[in-house]
Amino acid sequence: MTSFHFGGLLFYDLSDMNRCWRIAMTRQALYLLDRFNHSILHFLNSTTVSLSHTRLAHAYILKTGLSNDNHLTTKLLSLYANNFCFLDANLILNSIPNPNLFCFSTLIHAFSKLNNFGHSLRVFSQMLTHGILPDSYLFPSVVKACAGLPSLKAGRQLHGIISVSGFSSDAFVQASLLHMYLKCGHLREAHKLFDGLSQRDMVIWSALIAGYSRFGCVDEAKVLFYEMRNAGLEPNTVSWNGMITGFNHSGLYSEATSMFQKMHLEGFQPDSATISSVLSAIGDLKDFDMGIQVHSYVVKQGLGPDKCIVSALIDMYGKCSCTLEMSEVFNESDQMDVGACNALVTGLSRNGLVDNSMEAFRRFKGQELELNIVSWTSIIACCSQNGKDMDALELFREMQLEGLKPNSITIPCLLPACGNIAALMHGKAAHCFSIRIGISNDVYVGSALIDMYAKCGRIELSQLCFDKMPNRNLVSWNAIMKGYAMHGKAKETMEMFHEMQRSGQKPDLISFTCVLSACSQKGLTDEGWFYFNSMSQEHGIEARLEHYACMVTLLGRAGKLEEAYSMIKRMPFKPDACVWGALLSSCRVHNNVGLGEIAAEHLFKLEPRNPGNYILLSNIYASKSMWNEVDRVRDMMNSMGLRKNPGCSWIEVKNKVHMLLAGDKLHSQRKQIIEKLNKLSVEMKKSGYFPNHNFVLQDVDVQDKDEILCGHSEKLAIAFGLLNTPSGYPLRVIKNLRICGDCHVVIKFISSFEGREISVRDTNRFHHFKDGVCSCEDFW
DNA sequence: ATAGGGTTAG
Repeated sequence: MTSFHFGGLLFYDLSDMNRCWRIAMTRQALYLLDRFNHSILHFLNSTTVSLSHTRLAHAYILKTGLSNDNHLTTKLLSLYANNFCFLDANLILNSIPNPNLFCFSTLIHAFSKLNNFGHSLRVFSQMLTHGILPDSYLFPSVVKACAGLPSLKAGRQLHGIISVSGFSSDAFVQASLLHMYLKCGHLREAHKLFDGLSQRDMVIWSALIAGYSRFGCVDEAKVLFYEMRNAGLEPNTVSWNGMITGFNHSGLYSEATSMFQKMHLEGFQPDSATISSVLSAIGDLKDFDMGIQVHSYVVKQGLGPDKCIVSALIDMYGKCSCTLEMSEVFNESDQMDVGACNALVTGLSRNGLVDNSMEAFRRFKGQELELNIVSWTSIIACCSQNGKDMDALELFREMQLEGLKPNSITIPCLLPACGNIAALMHGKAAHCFSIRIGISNDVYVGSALIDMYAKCGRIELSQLCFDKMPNRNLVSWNAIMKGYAMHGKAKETMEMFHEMQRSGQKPDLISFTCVLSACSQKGLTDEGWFYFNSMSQEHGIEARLEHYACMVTLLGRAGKLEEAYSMIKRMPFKPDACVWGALLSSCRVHNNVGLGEIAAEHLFKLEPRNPGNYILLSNIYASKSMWNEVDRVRDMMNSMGLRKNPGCSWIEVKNKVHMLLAGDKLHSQRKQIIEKLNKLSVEMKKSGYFPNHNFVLQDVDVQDKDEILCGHSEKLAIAFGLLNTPSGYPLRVIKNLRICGDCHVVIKFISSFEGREISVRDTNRFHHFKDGVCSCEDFW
């Protein structure tokens, strides 16, 4: 046992001394320090210095004027930084008259440890302005920060500095640069750098191989792998793992599993990282049989208790929809392991067992178990993917109260929830978070922000986020195109579609869905046909059902109903409910009874329990005053026990999302809302407006119809918004069904009468109302 | 006194 003297006392170990510190309290400790100030550095160097000790020592150093001692202050700086007290660390850094390389390095490393790469780079540039040059230890760290963001621009600048400062032959520096180029998606520059190296070690080879695998370049990765072996380097497990995880990452799951089999045949010993990766691939392939084989291999190898493997097994069975096997693995595991618990929460949610997932999470939270950021992210993702958007927001708040900080995965999991219910303020708060924690340049965060702002009606902010992204992928391009399409901006969607291709990004199935649906919002049939035909002819992508559905909508909305119907008859697949639904809703727009009945007949067979189809057909009949047929459809619905989905709208007022139901009789402000709507109705009638009774399904008398229209949830939400926000304040409403024609007219009137900008998002698209005009130009 | 590159749950 080591022992040492401090303050005239003999201590056996540091915890003993820590105890003494706690007992001694500040005065006693300061007294001891005073007498033996030469020992303070020794004490601060010990491994178990807590934050309170750091503060105590800091106080002492300030009091005694020792703060001029650069060694001491740098040590303090590092202690603060490693306790993630960046405010204190910065204060100290700024108080040092001539900070040196050590001071900056400490802070940069600490920021990088937390993945706060933006902050790392800021401190780095601060260091450069002090005229201090990095050493061979600092360069790899800063390059890694560029890769982590990722920022190709900063990475290239750094590469320049490295070249002129003569560090480019350092193996660590080289590997970090190579990794940076790969992370930024610049395979060619990475390979050029690789070619220029005189010495290549295992790490460099592995990095490049993993890079190629990650980008789905199977052949290049394999060639490199064999070249590496020809060069006399044996792959030690990391190279194999790099390939397997790389293939996984680019969605080449069968390549990943066959690589694992090869590795096994060649006699290499897989480690827990290998098994975890291959199990993840097996899960994505839903290859239950192979899963069982690897499971038994794991047991044979005695790797069963490995924590990573347990959660990978749970994950694999979850992906294979084998919830029974999944629970078995969990029940046999050490149930106090967070990894296993997280995998279970995700597995349950993935299989639609949302309530079980929530219940499991709550149970784990009640135990001694320390839930981590992955646990919270999993449950937040579960909620935002399953329509529990309010719960997702609430859990995010609860997580922060527990002292956990969101990261670059949490934010993109939360943002869809904000978008779904148009909680703009919550979305903006999440955006601020991402800037503060330095992840706003992350491509997943960026794409999720684009989507969130678009769904919240702020497409100009989507464009701003898009412009600011240092790196974009297919998802980012699709997100901005989907945003413009949703806002009915066909021109912008098409421009983006072409700009994407100019940038070298190839479109996929979703890109075409976006551009086709944009065309359908504006009735651009020629353009629609052009893109539809170019799919297979120019891009080698075969149109799927959803593209046919888009074309049916496009033709149908534009009034070319017969053309739409003949397209359905010609299509190479059996038309599904989406395709017939597109035809039926177009028939509703143009009130075409004949084709509407045909479409409805197919839909009643395909999805007999969807009330929406019956409502549409009945609307078509009602528009032609065919009340007997309306009754017949209503009787069909009644006999099957089906009811119209209740209309529901949301509006964010004072940072809170409010939900209003059609004909809501319980709302606390119901009286004021109805009064407001009645007043507006009087004004509207004065200006020559009459309610459009076509949009009322029932054959009731005129006054009742007026009342039913007044009860539409989007009108209630707008009245609620008018009552609870200052005049001139824009209103944003979302609705769970399509906006009704009468509401459309009324909202146009309100926008001019009240002088408000009003946007309404329905299931299909956005309507922006201003000065009595709607952005859809009444084509929808 | 600070500290380095490749693989690693959501």
